[in-house]
Amino acid sequence: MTSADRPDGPRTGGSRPDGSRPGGGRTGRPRSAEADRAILDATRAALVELGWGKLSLGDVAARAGVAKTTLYRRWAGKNELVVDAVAALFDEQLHLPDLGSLTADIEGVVLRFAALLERPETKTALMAVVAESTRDEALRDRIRSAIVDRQKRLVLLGRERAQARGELPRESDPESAARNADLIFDVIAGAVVHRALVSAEPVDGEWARGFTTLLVVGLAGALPD
Amino acid sequence: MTSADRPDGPRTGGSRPDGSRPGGGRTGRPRSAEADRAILDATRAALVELGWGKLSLGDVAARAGVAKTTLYRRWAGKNELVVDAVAALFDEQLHLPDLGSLTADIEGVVLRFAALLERPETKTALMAVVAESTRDEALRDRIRSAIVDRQKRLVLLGRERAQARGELPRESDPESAARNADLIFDVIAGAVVHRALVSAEPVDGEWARGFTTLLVVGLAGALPD
Amino acid sequence: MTSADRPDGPRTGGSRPDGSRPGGGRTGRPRSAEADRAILDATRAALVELGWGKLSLGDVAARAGVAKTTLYRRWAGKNELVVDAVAALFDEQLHLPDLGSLTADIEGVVLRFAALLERPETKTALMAVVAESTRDEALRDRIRSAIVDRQKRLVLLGRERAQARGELPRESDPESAARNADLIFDVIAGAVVHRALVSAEPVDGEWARGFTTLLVVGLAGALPD
Amino acid sequence: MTSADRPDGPRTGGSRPDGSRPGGGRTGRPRSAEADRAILDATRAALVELGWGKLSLGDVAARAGVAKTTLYRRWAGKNELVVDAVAALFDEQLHLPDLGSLTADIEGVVLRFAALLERPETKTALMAVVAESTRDEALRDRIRSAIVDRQKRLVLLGRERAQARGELPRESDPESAARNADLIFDVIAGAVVHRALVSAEPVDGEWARGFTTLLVVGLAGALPD
DNA sequence: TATTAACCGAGACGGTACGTCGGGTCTTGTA
DNA sequence: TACAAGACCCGACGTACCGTCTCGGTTAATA
Repeated sequence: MTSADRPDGPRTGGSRPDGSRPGGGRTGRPRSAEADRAILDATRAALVELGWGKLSLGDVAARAGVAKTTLYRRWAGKNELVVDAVAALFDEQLHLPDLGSLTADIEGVVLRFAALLERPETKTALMAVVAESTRDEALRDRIRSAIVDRQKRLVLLGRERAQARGELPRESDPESAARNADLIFDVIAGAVVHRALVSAEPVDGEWARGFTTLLVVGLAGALPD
Repeated sequence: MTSADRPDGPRTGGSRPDGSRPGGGRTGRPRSAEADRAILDATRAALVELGWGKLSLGDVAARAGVAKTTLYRRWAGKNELVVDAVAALFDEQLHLPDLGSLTADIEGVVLRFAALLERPETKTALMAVVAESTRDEALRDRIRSAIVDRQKRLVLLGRERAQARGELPRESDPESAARNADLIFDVIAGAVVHRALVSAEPVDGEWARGFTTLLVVGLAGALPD
Repeated sequence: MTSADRPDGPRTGGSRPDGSRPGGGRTGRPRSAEADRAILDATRAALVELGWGKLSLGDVAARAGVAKTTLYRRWAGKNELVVDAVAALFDEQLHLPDLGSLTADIEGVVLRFAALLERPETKTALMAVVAESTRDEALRDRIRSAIVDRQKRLVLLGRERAQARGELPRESDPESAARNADLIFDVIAGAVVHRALVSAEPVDGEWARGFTTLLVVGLAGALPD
Repeated sequence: MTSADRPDGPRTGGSRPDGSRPGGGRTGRPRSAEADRAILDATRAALVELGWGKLSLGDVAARAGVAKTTLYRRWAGKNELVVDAVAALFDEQLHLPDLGSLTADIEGVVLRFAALLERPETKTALMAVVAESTRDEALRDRIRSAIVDRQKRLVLLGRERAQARGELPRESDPESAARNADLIFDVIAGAVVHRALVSAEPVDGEWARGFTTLLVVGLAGALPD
């Protein structure tokens, strides 16, 4: 999945499956896909150089070789733009290769997530948009669909694999299964983010091992109840 | 603990309780302690109404009935001011009453921490200053000493109590003990923050119970190794 | 006289009544004569509502139910469009009916010219295009041929009638006669415009009478020399 | 009279005689008189280089070495600023030295006024602000008090001198005297402006002579009625 | 008690970025 | 080929805050 077919990226339109516009016969000059790409690239570059606080949309437009109006036609503001720009990184970087055991899978995803958080563009942007989202429902939804839900899928996939391997029991109640997945997700993502950004300590192999042990033991002992 | 003896809170000096100054014979009109209080109150009020993004120092000064100059004499900028303003809330809210068992203690602290995060002034401010701190070493230190370290003390205290009760084994290696405390802290604080602000789901009794079970089981099984 | 045969009105071609083109075998869809009319009407309407300063070509196009492209195909810019739009008014409004005496003729033309200047579309547009023309030779020529020269013809016609009636002497030197006509034209048009737009006082019968007396006495006494 | 004591120049304040502010105890940092001067100078320079149409307030501020906000604190927009900037030229340039006769006085003022209109900053600005004033009452008042009334005083002064010399009769009815002064003013100013800016022909000695003759003859013959 | 130095309010200052608007050009699909 | 639609680049707009600075005036410790 690339940024091209992500739902709700552009400000208007809402990307129907067939690409048509609501008004009926799509008319006028179509939007430049090249501009979209250039803007998102420029946003990431500016994030690296300047950080969230000093990032200005005028500067992004200039870097992208694009007029400010072109940028505002597609995104409502800094928050929306940055969410889309970093979401693309989550697309590229987060996978869950089968490493053969639950422990290895968790350690793997922890380290890959930590590596993503180490990148200056994510480090500076992620907390900032989350902070803004506390006051902006639409932004919260955008973050959820563009970033959070994709991470959560990894948890579901990892659990399924562990169950297939017999490392975790199958859960009969689907509601409680969903609750458990949410819990595990918040624990993993929360611990890694907190370690990396709040405590500002490295998420290295040692830490990942300790954390994973704690979690796997907890899961094995707690979930069956 | 008040803002008076917090290290490096005010920009210069630091208004000792007796009003004296370190340099010896400095004269002139002393700073108004009333102004300090009014500014921090106004900051919290503005955070609630406007959120981090729309908060402006000119507006804070106006609310506090104070000139902008007075504000800048005491704080270097928005970040520093907000850290001090929300740090005071952490002072008031974070305690660890002995509830009789490790499980009860953890559940208690999780719920109290979640309640603090529910307040609009903390919710909007905490992530924002953390985001800024990714590019500002001094701010990171200020956050650490004003907020993080105080939370971490609760972990140390809770572990000590649990060890006294025999719920957790005493750790012989002090270095590994410190690592474990850090890990537990990141897991608790991270999970709660992530649940409350990123997943934007309520941290209620049920969630606290599930999380605490997972953690206690994990601790009991994993730490002895 | 309509906009169709006015020299250089439209940007290219000039939309003959029969739709043919001078170059011979040019093919393709002919320009809509309806569009021309709608654009000029919309321009005048927009001038009345918004004045020169707030007039925008996008708005004019929208009012005319026409694409901006269509507008720019015909006129080079705001100035040219407005000159053409108001020139049409001068076509309709400026005549010189023979009122029987030089005094009556002058009073008549003064009042008719003042009435034209009272119309909001002329009032706001005329000075504006003149202002622009101080920096734009082509615009100056366009104004001259579309507006000024037509007014000046009235002076020549009026003088001829007065000479025929014996109210003014025939001038032998054609060069000095032209100079005099220019002078009289600047005095009449200038005084009326200045009274109406700069002094912003009404050009009523009383003023017209006073002005005409001054002018006729001056002409009778001064020109023979 | 200089721009310093001109009424209503600044946006707020209204220039009390003692320079005090309405709110009672004038407080805060006082406005820089230097900035005022620099802005008006820069405005005239920009008018010369760019003309009214291309003049931008951001550019003026930059030339003046001043922030845009400083400019907007003092003037509401382009129109007001330019009126004040050119009004200063009228102050400096328009005098009425006694040349010994009515004819010489009129010729003198015509030529001096024409010279002022030849300057690129006045040429491009004057008609433009008049055009805008047709839709803006406040601007019209500002033009009247800053420019028009000062020119009109020359007419009154010239008539008085001519009456003292016995070239013109004293007028008994003050109301009709005022009407006559207005008429003469519109004729002189209007004719010169029209010749210079609309007809775009030079106002040289020859034209001034012809015009003055026409006017003086007219005055001598028409006014006594 | 008088001095005096630092404080305080008000608000102007030079900046940077904002988000919008209009100008004039271009690229679509359709007539 | 013209046309409606609308995206494009560009430049200016007027506003909001930033953090600094200058004012006149106040206030407590010191001399």
